[in-house]
Amino acid sequence: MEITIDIENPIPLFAQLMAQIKEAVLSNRINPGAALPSIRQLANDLQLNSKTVAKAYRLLERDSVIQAKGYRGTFIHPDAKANCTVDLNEWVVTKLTETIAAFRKQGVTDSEIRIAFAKVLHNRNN
Amino acid sequence: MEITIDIENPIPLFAQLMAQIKEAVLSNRINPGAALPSIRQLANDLQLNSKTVAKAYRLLERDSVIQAKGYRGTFIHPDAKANCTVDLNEWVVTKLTETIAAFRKQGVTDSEIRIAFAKVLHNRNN
DNA sequence: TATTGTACCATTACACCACACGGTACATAT
DNA sequence: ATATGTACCGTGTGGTGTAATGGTACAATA
Repeated sequence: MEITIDIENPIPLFAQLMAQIKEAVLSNRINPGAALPSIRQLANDLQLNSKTVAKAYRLLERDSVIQAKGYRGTFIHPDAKANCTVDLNEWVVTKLTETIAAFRKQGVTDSEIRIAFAKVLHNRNN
Repeated sequence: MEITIDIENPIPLFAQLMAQIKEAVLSNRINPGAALPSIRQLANDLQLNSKTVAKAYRLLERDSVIQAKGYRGTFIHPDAKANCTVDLNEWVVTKLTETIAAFRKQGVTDSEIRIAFAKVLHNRNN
């Protein structure tokens, strides 16, 4: 695992970590089932806060790129290669673009859209 | 036109103004076709900045509650009563609620939704 | 000439959020 | 005991948006 984190890079640290792990999977430098360093270990190696690494791991697991097996450590997901290319974020952007375009077409102000968005997002109950 | 603006009220001043004009229309205290005070006049009466009043007028005209006739002044829209009850904002909230609920169901983080939203809204071209 | 709505330039105060950091604690495994 | 992922409390910085303020200017009307 050769991972490099650049603090000067405007891309968030946890995002850099995620990208490099995904890239390692796609380029076969790390295979499904292989064990990853523990959160604390990796944080220490890269001089990062363990929370930052934990965040990257949490998101990678949600995307089924890795699998956290509790006390036994974290491993590359069996279908990691396939799930690496699936960009959940891209889908969100596309969907939001359509929705916002519809709003604007009706003359809704960007400011109003923001207010409504903040209001809706604040309610965790649907 | 009896309008009262409360600076202590957390509701934005322009929103208070809009609400009171709409309320005056719905309660028949002001009728379609009637002339409204000029922006500068009303701003002076209510001790508000003319920009604040202009903002309220602009939004009310978009909602077809009032009609700005340039140099001749501003008037209540013929269909004002009907358009006062049509809440464009409610439609936006409903649509956004559906969209965001779909995102959350897929495990998308609120933080990710916010980032994507800001990104999309920033692009004025669709 | 004075007034109309409207469009620019700007600043101030306030609030929210992302990001990263630090510390602590937990149940469960080896 | 040690290490695992995970969860909670918190702090600070920087970016960004709203709301409201001020000033200036425009073309078109009465």
